[in-house]
Amino acid sequence: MSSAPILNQETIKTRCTICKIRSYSFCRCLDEEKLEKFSKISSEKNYTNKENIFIQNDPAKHLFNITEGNVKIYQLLDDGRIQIIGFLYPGDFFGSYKNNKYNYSAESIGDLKTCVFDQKILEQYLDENPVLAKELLNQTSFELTVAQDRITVLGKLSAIERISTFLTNISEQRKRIGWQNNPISLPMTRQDIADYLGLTIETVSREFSNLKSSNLIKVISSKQIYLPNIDALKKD
Amino acid sequence: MSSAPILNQETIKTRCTICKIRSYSFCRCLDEEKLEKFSKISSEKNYTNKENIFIQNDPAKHLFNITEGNVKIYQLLDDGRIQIIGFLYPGDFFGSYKNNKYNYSAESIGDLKTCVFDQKILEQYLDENPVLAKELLNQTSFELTVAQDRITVLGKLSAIERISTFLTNISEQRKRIGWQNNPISLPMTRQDIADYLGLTIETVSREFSNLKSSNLIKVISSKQIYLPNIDALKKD
DNA sequence: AAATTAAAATGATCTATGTCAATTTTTTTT
DNA sequence: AAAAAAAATTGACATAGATCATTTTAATTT
Repeated sequence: MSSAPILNQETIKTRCTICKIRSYSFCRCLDEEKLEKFSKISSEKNYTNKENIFIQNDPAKHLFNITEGNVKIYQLLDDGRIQIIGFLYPGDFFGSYKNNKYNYSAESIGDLKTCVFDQKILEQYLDENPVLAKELLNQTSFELTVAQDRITVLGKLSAIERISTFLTNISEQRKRIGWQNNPISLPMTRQDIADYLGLTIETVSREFSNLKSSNLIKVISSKQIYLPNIDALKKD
Repeated sequence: MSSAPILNQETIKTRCTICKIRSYSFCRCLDEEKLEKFSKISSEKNYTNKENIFIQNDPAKHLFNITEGNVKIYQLLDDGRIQIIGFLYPGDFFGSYKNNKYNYSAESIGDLKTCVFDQKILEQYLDENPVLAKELLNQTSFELTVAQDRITVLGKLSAIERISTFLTNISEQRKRIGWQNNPISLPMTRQDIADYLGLTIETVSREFSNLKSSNLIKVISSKQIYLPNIDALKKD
């Protein structure tokens, strides 16, 4: 009770200053001073597995940043068909909208910690902090290129090519945020992978088996995959 | 020679002040005064049909804004397969990059007029004009939602659904930039439509014929399509 | 306006991936 | 650790859309 740590008065410890993923996130552009105010316009919100964070077409009041765990964002069609737009990782920013409505639904995969912003308040903060606006622009531009690459994957690649690309992309994504890039872990189910790649679960399962028999992957457990030859995997 | 128009000294006519598509473009957020400097950091560049504006993986030195005409942006795979990422219209901004390399190739469709920015100079200008940074962020976020919608089209929709969506989207796009939304004109070829929708030209052609016989489209000429029942078209 | 070339449409057939059904493996609960 | 439930795999078969070939229509060039 009485053993509270003595804080250095010059560097006040806010949620942001102790945030582990800050160097991979858009807030990395803020200095200590700005970060103090910034930490006041955000709050922490946590979720357990498979919770809805928001639903497509809900009024888009908040924006989110992942500090721990994974999120899947997806669109549902009228007849129940689902397309997973992306699997998100720590440092990823989400909540994009069109006409003030979320453009997709978001759901936690496993335990999740997020940093939440009120959309209007963040917008005001951007006016006063053009560095952050520019950083967000850079990150959004990058996300746009990722989405464009996915258009090519879904428009032109075969089932086996889609899965190979998926696995090597995850490996590179992990590298980017400083995790070991091999073996990779797949936090999502085979059904999720199918819905992400525009395939059926059966096709995904079959192609995993094919990659296994041609020794391009080694299935440690269904969610832990070792890639013995990443370059060869990239080629098909 | 001697009949040059007398300019009002208070409102100097720059390329930007007389630009017809400014109200649909990201530069609409600038006032007269800022616009004067802004017009100095851009220049005009025109193209005729099928010219390369840039090639994927070229060093991304410039950014472009369409003032007149259309552009197709596309990715090429090693084996020659092509995926068209988008058809762009007046007011659209393009030149997105990853690691300082263009993420796609860009080619003119018909006669084209663009406004060109040096990437570094524009970046500097953004530092001094946060409103423009915010406007660009908004536009890029919007483009991201468009790309996400396309992921769902390519991942989940059947051929006939893709084509119906394509036609109704063009109709809405035209409405947005103040053109008549029916009939629509298709500046691109059937092959381009196929490469945009992840289909073959034969399938596109067949489904156009199907839509024609079910009276959901009326082909005035192969590039002029009348949509007698847009709501019904949206449904399938 | 005839000739040439390019684009679009249509037909016949093939195939990659989907669908439906059953089995095996893994995870969770009792 | 046994039972139950969920996830993943495998097999048999169906089909949407691809491929290849030909014909028709439209756009350019001479």
